[in-house]
Amino acid sequence: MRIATWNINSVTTRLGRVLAWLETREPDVVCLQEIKTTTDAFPLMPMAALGYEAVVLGQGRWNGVAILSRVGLADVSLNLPDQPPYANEGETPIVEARAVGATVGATGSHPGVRLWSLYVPNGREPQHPHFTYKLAWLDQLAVLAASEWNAHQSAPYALLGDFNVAPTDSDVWDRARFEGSTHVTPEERARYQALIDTGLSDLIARPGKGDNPFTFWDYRGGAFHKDEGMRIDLVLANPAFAGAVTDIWVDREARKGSAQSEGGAPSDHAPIIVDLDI
DNA sequence: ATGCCAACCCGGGGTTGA
Repeated sequence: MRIATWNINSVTTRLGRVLAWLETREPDVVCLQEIKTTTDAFPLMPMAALGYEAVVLGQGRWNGVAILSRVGLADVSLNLPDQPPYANEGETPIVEARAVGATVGATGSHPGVRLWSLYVPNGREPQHPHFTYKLAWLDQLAVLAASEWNAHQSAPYALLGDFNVAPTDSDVWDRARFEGSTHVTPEERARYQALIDTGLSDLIARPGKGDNPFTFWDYRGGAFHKDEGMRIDLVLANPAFAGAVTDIWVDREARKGSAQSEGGAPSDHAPIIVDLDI
């Protein structure tokens, strides 16, 4: 079974690239983040033409997550249990579209694989209310992780997506540049560690360019070509999942090109592709 | 400190991203 996770930064803008990528890489399951459209506007039809069904949780301009599967999709969960809401100043707090769960690949002889597609809040700046929200969101994710751990003792289970946390200093291209920034603070890394402490392993992809398994490169300043990236998209897996992995790699090809190139701009994130002996 | 780029809204400029 081939499972991928990819922050696509708008499914509408990226549709051509995503469809071509599905045909090339032939993943069985894809966790998508930042679809940036409503649930109703998600392009189900062209995905279905390639054999995929989908669970979609959209939210208009921002956020939005989905899981595509061509090996079945069951036991769908929308949002984290008790997911904290957020509001900018003067707005009504809402539970944002940042988490969907599902069981894929279940058959008569196999319980299937339990997956979550996650888009952790950015945090903006360490002093910003959005950062407090990010930490609360990660705390609630740890609650989910603990309950999922218990519910899937022997079956493969993993949390995948854009965690917006660089677990270690080697997960950013230049630690000095991140002084005072989000993604590298002790508070965020403590929440990452809490997820690991539920029993999950951080499945690090094979190194790419520059020996770095980065998954994100800013659009600006030629960051991708200089490999000035970050490892913030993660696959956190239980032993049954981790033990079945035969390969895991970052598909840097999907990050290539520009707004001027054929097919239009890439996402600023590259997919992680995981192959499993399941 | 800011721009660097790309996406969203909507129709020029603000907001978000990480």
